[in-house]
Amino acid sequence: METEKSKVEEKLPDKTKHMSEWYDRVLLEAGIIDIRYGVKGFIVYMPYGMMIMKNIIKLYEEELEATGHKPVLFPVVIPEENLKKEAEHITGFESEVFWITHAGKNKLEERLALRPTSETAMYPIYSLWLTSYKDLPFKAYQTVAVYRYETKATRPLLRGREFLWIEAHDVFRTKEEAIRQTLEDKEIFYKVTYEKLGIPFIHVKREEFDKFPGAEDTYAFDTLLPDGKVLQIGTTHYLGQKFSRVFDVKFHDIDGSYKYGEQTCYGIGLSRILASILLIHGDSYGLILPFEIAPIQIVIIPIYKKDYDNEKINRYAREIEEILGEKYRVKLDLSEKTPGEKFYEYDLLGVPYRIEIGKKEVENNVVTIFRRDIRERKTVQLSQLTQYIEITKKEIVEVLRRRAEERLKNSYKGIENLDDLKKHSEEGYSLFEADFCDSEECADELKSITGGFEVRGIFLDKKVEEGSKCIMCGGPAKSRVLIAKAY
RNA sequence: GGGGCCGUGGUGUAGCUUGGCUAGCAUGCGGGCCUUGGGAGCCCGUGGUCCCCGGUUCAAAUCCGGGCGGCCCCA
Repeated sequence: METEKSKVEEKLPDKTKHMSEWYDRVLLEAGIIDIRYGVKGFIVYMPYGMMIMKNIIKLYEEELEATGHKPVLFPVVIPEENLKKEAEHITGFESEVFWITHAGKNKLEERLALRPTSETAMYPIYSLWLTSYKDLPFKAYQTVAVYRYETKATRPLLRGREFLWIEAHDVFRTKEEAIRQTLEDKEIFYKVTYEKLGIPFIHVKREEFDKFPGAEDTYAFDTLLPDGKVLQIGTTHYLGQKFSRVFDVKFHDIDGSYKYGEQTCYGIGLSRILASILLIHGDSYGLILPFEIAPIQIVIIPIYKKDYDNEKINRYAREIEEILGEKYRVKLDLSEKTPGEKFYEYDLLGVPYRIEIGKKEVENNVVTIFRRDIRERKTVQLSQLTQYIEITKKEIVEVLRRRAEERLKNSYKGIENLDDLKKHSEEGYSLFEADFCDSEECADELKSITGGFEVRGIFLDKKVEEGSKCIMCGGPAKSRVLIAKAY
């Protein structure tokens, strides 16, 4: 029948097979972002998407503040002179900087850059603020948009020319403290990204040739998307004194001598984290949001009957709304749409719990409650409803995390040579571990031979065995590395 | 970096090859009736710079050139 067919077509495609179509439709239909602004690489956050984003931001900001970071806000413009001070840094970014060259009808005497990242905006001021070892450690963060003129193909949230992130910039008295900070950054990332958002990630040290421009060391957090490509969702960098020497971030130490600060910086890719949550947790009904970040945590849907006093249903539904509204973000949907249509709508939005209230529920003083993550209905006594939610809300993110982690583990394979890589990637594996010599030439060759597989970085907790050879050149291997296609 | 596909009411599309009709259909949106336990139905109404600029032509959504934007594939 025609109606049967159109129903099937309406449902979302399998995200593992048609990730782009799934993604594009969900972004628009669930009201996450609008890609129709008309400027390449720039997107509009819609209300529902921004509400999710704000909840995500809050989780990271709370964790940063709990670890001694203070909020700051630096200007979006950076004077050309400052941006160019650190040589490696500007070399790394100059091809993708947006410049402000005019104001009104006048040409500016000095061009202003839109920050591609804020080291060169912040550190000249840090230089003024920090004068004594007593000012250290100094830890600050800001949640802002940054601007990079990407030359690769842009994708909504995944690669934009304007994107949201949190950047933390810390200064320490000693190298040891700075190194310790990069580990704390990883801890923060783990607590929020993995534990609260259910997104598993792989922690690697980027190769020398792949470091953040101006950093001594770069550590990255990559996650796996349903199409088998990895996405960098965060990085933390040990900067050493490279920037502090250039921007004169120095302080009087205990012994009276001047010393340059030991610095770290940390980037949390908010746009990409949002994309990861949608893509990794979603299914063919739409989004599945962890309870903690869902703009609507519980939706209540009344189901009327023709020969029934439907006002009883409304009263009961409002009572439940009031009880739950004290603790949770609740929506009672009294619109004229049919229950079935509402079910599909809130499934698409990823609302964690749906409560259905009809004659049955009113007369038995129970509720029917549906969990979006496992798609199961349960009948719960009204008196036990809050308790039921309190207990099960934690399970939701656990279910999502377990599923995601399972997929990540099942995608992972150790390889000895390029034939293994070819064979296993055809079998559906997408993350590979191999011995590597750490040279850029070998990494470039790998990418060009294999059609896009990149050396993503070094596993810090794994050592090469004695006599191991590089997967590419056959020379002595120095590291165990992660190999994957990437966004 | 290289190649391909696409752009038509809010959304999805037909029309384009072979130029000419009031730009069709579905969905959405507003109103009404009826209904409500997984996308109900009927009636009325609403909604279009056919992405932009230029060219060809008596005539352009349609053909040509350029631009902007989106998507896909390959390196």
